[in-house]
Amino acid sequence: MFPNTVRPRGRPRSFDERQALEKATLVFRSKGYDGATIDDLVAGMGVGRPSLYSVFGDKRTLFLRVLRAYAEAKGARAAKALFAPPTLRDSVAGFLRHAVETATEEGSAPGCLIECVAPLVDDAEVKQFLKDAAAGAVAFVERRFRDAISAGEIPPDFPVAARASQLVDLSRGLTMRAQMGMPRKTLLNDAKEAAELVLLPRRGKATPEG
Amino acid sequence: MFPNTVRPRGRPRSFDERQALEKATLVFRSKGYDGATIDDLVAGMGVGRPSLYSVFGDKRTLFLRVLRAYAEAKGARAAKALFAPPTLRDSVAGFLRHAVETATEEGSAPGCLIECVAPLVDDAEVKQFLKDAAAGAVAFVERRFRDAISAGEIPPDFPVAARASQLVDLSRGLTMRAQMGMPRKTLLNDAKEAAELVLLPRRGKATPEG
DNA sequence: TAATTTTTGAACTGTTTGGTTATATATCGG
DNA sequence: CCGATATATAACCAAACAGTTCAAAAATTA
Repeated sequence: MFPNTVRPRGRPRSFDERQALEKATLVFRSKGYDGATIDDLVAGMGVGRPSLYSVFGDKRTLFLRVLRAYAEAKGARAAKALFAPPTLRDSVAGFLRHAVETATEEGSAPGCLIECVAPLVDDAEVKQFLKDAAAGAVAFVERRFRDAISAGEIPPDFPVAARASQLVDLSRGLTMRAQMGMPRKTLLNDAKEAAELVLLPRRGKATPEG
Repeated sequence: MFPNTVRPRGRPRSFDERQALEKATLVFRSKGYDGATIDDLVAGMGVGRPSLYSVFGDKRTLFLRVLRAYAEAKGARAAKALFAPPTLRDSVAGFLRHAVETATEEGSAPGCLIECVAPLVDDAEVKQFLKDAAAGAVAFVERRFRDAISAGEIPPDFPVAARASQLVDLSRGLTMRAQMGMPRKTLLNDAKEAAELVLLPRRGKATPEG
């Protein structure tokens, strides 16, 4: 039952750490950082109060763990959406579709932990994390654009840096509109149109390919 | 000294209501809604605690007043930026420049009350207000686009609705990046490039004008 | 079964919060 | 100058909060 692990000595935990973190994510996402009380977290995570402190540290530490896990998972999905499809068009559309889907997934409050709740947390470490995450997202998109240039999908003078940050900005906009309650269907449609926009050729260039 | 107004009977106020509201805006903007305590507001507004309650109501009511005043002022400036310039290019560039400037103005925390702090307030009235404000912004931009179509600046099949919400999304993205500490100079440059993007002709169309 | 180790549940604590209530003070009408 | 009216100062209050303590409980090893 515990193949690789020696069973620890004392009373076993009544909760799964990973699951508890996911539940904490839901709580923070729906109530915000300040809005989520320890009681909310205790209730939502199915973990006793002292266990919460002994296992996850204080509220701030817990939030950072939740944020990191969330960002890692979301980043991995975004990278997959970006690099798995063969065509750039599908990559960009998939990137935006993924943003809409995570921002409107059922069973969770609309919006995004990274884009809608974390920015309001008054904490230097959180702010730095968000900066890095944003820079990472833009870098990923830039790389995908450069791959597409190498593959001849878009012309070599495609404005990689500008379009990359614009794509990320558009994705942020979709996420914020999701948080405002805009229906997923509308946003998915807007995501498609946004994908078309960022792939448009520059002024004065002939349209490169279909 | 009081031209149109009968001087009230009792002890005169030691503060100006309008000024106090503006100072409250600064407090909410820098600390967020939950983060701003009544003591913060009292200190920042230069108003005594009971005066705050008797004049502005409770914290929530005060925030709504602040939000409405802020939105009105910002909306007016945005409309001016949008409708004053003769060319559409200048309008769109001005709209985005205005967003960057208000989000990075000195003497105030970076970001925007409407886009960065209000969305986190867990209040139905606030949420509805934000929805309406966002819809209003998109409607303004759409109208400007239609004016430009009438003026022959852009072709009649310009995707007005899509480009309008994309422009607003891009402006939101710029604002959020401002809040993350991105320097004004970078954002102003990105604003220009974003303006170019949303004015790009659709696929398969010849570029309409210089 | 007895000793040990760890988690759990409940009650507790000091602080901070939003909001109120005296009480003193400043201005106006007469 | 005196009463009426409105504002300001400061102390106050109950509720909610983050974080802790402690004994009971559940598992281990021997």
